[in-house]
Amino acid sequence: MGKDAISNQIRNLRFHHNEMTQQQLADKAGVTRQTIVAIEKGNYSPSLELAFRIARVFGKPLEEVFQYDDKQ
Amino acid sequence: MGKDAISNQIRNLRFHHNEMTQQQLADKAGVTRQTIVAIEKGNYSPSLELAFRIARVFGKPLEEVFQYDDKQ
DNA sequence: ACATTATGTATAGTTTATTTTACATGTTGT
DNA sequence: ACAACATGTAAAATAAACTATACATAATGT
Repeated sequence: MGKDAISNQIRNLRFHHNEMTQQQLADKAGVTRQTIVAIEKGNYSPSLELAFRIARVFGKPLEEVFQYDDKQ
Repeated sequence: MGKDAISNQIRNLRFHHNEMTQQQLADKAGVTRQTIVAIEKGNYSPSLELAFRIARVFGKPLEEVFQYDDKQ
């Protein structure tokens, strides 16, 4: 829906995880590399299901990977 | 994306919150009642942004409202 | 008996997420 | 200099989320 309300730590987490590449993350999450690029760059935010899968790849709770930036 | 991988506690939470109605939740979350109905019934799962907004209405962390059911 | 409210269902239309394909760039190793 | 790899960008196509409208039903109160 929105544009920039949601931020994420994907890039940081990739490097803290065996220097995981975009393609590797895409494979483990079951999506295309383009999807990872778009989310990582903030072009759009993922579906809830994909957000859960990405968080699960990193073994982190969802809210440590994705943050909702309150714009009051 | 998926169909039934994600479950939620919306219905329970509505009743634990002042008997909040679907319409009231929809208004507070900034969506249509149809969207709440569809999510509550599991027709589809919300976007990550909407999931955050709904959780915020109930004052709960996202993962207390939505659960990812591991299908291994 | 009637009006009101909350919910469920359905369908068509719009917007956003995701895929597919393709090309460009900088880096690394040989 | 060349190949291989990681990343960024872009555009067209498909799928999924979301809106708008409308109708049906059961429950509640007057």
